[in-house]
Amino acid sequence: MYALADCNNFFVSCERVFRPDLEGKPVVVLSGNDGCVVSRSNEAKALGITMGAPLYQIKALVEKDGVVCFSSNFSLYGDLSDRVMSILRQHTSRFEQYSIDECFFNIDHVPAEQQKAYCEKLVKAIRQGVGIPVSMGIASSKTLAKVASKYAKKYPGYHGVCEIRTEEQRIKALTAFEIGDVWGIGRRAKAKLTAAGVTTALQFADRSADFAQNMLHKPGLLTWQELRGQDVIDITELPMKQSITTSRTFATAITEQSLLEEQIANFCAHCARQLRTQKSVAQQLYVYAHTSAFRTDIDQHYLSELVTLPVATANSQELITFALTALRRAYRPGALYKKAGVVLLKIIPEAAVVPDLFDVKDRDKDKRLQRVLDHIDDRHGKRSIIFGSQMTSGKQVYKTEHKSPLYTTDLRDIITIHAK
DNA sequence: TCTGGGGTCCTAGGACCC
DNA sequence: TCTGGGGTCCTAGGACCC
Repeated sequence: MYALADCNNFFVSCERVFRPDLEGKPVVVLSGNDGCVVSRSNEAKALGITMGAPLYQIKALVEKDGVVCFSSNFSLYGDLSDRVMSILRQHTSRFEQYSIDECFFNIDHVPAEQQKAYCEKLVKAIRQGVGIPVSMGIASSKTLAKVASKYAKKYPGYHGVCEIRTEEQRIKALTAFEIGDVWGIGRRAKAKLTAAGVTTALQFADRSADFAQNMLHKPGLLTWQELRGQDVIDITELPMKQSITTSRTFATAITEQSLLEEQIANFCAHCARQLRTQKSVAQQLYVYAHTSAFRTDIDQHYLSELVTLPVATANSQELITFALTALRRAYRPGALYKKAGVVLLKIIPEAAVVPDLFDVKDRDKDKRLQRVLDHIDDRHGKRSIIFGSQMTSGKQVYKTEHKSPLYTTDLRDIITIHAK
């Protein structure tokens, strides 16, 4: 049996941990540049605020009903996520962190009749220890566990945990479950299934295997099996990221080449740091920048360059150099770049690097320098030391008007909070 | 005026091989 | 005029997830 733990309204709940006065009030967390709503409290949902709604479109509602807005604060969310996950990880031998706020874990070491009570205890422990409300679903497959967790979230009577154990429970749960809400069924699949007369999870599960296969191919067949209780999507303890991205939308479009270069250098450094954290190196680097797709009044332009590195690396300086060279090749003067990003690809373990016979770089020396730079950042805070290319102008290109303090991760903010 | 960011997996089709 | 068959590997793009 699997349990799925899912944090309720996660980003909003993180903000509330340090602002208990906001309990019971409508709260939302916004995306970059305070653009869209990415997390909503139940009160905000009740007001009709939809996921992904642009802030400017719901401005009136926000003001009228006193909705509290936060800019996203990922250092805070990441830190609280780590605390939740570390509690759950201790309670199982097989564990998969599926996203920042969700994880699957196997509970076969607990006797069947005690599994629900066991999970209820975990929900309480996390609420008390970290301050985050969690819902859990229990079932024989991951897809059914997801279904169960949605019921746990919806009905307070479950006390945070819902299980699908018997055939009766399975049928009852799937009968009332919309097909589009099933894990793995997206917009396209929903439209196809609806056209074929399938609108609930049970209707889908009751069709033939051939129907699922022909309609939705391999992923659809897996979902079909899982809804029937078969465990076919195994827990994967993700060892290493296969790609690492850093991208941002700018508050106002960038035209200046030097300013765009500065952003790309920062994206590179950020990606490279993550690469080193998982002790891996990248063999390819992808750089892109483009105009706003929402604007019909300007020429659209999409710049992209894929660079294959001569020797796989995680060195910030080296990656920045390759990225900026590529950017200079493709940069178009006058274009209104609204978004840009860097992607590291073909990631392999550090130990698997094949040296280049004609390499002129002293890679050991570079590595030692990089280690010192990382150490300085760890000790004194992010961006304590950066490359010149990361800050040529010092211009502010993002907007975050509602950011909460870094309650848990930044010493300067922590001191300020305590002083208050 | 203002519209996020970061991932994974699968598939079709092209390139290439004998 | 007529021009095979069967593989593998790689990549781009689509679909999906949070």
